[in-house]
Amino acid sequence: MVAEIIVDVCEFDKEFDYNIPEGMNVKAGCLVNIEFGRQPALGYVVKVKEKSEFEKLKNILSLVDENPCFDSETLALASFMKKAYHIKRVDALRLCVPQILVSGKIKKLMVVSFSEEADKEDILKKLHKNAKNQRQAVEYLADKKTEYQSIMNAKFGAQSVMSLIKDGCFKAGYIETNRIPYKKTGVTESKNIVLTQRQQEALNEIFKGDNKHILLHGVTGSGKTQVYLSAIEKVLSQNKTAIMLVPEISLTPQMLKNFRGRFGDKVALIHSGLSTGERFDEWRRINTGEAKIVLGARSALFAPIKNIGIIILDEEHDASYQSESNPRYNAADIAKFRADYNDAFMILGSATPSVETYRKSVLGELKLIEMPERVSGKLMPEIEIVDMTSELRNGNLGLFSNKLLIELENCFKNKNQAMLFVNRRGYASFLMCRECGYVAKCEDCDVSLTYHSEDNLLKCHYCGKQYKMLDKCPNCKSNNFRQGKIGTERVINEINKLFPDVKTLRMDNDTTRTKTAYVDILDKFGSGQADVLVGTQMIAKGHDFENVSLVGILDADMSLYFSDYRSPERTFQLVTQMSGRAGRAKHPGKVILQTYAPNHYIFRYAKNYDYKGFYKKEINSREVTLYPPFSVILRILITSENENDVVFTTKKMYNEIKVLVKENLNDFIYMQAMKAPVKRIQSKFRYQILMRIRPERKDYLTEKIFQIADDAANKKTTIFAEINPQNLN
DNA sequence: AGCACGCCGACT
DNA sequence: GTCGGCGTGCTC
Repeated sequence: MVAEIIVDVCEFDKEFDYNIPEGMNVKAGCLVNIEFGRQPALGYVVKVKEKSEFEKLKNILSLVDENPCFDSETLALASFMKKAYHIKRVDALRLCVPQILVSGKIKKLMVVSFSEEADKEDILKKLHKNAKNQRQAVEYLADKKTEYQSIMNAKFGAQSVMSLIKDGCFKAGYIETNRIPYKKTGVTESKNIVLTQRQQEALNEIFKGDNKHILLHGVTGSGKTQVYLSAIEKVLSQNKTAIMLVPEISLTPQMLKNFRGRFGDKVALIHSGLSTGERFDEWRRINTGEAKIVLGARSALFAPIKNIGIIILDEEHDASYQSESNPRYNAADIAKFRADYNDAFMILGSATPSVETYRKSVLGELKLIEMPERVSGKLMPEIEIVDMTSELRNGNLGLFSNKLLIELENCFKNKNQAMLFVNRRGYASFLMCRECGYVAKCEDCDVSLTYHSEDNLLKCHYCGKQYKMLDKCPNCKSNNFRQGKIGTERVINEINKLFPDVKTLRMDNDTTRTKTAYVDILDKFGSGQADVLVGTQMIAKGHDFENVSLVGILDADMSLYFSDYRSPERTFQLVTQMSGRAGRAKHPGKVILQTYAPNHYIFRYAKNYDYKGFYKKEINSREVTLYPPFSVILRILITSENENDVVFTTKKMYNEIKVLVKENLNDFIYMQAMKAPVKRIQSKFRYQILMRIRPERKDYLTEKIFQIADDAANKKTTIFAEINPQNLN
């Protein structure tokens, strides 16, 4: 028998035929070890067939796992992603298969079968006198008793090990481990929750079935989670399965409590914060059909779950649904593909849907279901806009406006808690010499360094490189430094100075490095061990703390002036999400929003919680300026260590695309080649070609442009293509 | 990606 | 005459 195999060597995206050795149980969907050219490689078995049109086939060396790891849906998805994102099918397949199997650190153990047919001496006698490797393998294993198959293969050659297994001398088995991630996370008992009328109506609307693609627009606190849980319950009762996505790992523990409470161990958790082992265990529970619900971040979409009845993306607008590193994909696209493949429901849920998504509901592509009120009947917290320019004029140079200081004092006096949002981690965003204007920059990346006071270091947030803090300017020897924009650390310092008795907690990329850090910080804050939580983006997302009565947004403009068409939208989402954290239960909440642009329209809409007003304004301006959804942004990023190579490739592609533009003048709104905003990351120069094209011509033109990218590809430069990228660094 | 094959300049 | 540069092409 012959196996058709996709080889996991990056440059290839075609099938190769390999011979299946006698007795090896290779099925479609299996992972196998093969030799490709001269190098050992991993293969994905696409198909098993009788004969090959090729003459001399190589043998498959060994089977990574008897059980298939993927199926025809996975292959269809890989083909879809290849076309949509200009990636290879292996790039997609890799996402669908546990890393532990791919990397060869397989949890598969070899066990000598002394108990059965033969003992060590018998086996040695039976072996051919030339079988040196096999002899050594037997000696080795007799001593070790068990060993990873991958290590055995490396030491004695996969051939030798295979034939020993085939002869029944060794047997392959698994170590069964069942790590259940976040065991210590409690469960929220929610068996007999009664839905409010609104929630019940929303649920009924979902299952009407007139349109299986749904946008659930519910304000923060409207109880979307209960609707999700009930929808999933219904789907399970029809013997189908569910995928539930949340934007970030920080959110999963909370959601996990709800899910474990309702569905027990039918829930599997998948996200990048799990160890490879935990991830593999969860993956296997899904693959065997033991788990019926997958809960996780965007990578959970690639879980091997079968017979899907519903896929839910909570906080649909969140930027983390777009993958920023290779392969670059968009979770909503994948969700839609899998939902359609399984004839399942797809629900996008948000309090602040992205403009593009909301427009789809206006056009009828998505069915809009609204939940405009909070479950408790409570009003949304009052947002007060504080003009920081007038604070400045009145001589207040501090981080906090007088209004915020008063509210903080009140809050602490009443034994309530506060959350303070800052848009930047570290202490200050850059370090600048007051005398000569020198700014400390990273050696490998074209970005300024961030000062971190806790370890007195300058760090690069792009590559992680650390530098000693400067004692004097390397340029003019002055020691008069100015620090740029405030960061989380600085806010904590200020709070400690102003309120010495107040206990603070910080949550940002630096304090959440470890797997449990998220949960620990949130638990601490939730149980009242701190009075203030200072953090970046990540504290804005869906955490419910009953005791929080004050939310401070310290620099609301930060995101407003990025040169990105999405900046106003991001700011609106952020303010709305952050405000939703105040007054979730006991206390009427209050939000203080500090800004240098108090009259900006975004803050007016945010203050009134006027999503529709915001949407109308925003969609109009996008239509006038021809930004998405009225155009598609295409970005080709070209990188290399050598600047000349990048420039050469960029120019070459630019000229070819220019021809395409001439042929399709009306379809291009914009096309320009330039240095990327961050010109160098990790010693690689970065250039880009930016395009905006008519949406109705997207398929035709992207194919053409991908073709140009393929033709321009060479060994010296790397080319990435992105459609509607989330950020343009 | 590796690795061979193959076609031109510098060299004992 | 040979050694070795790396451009091109192949891997079932």
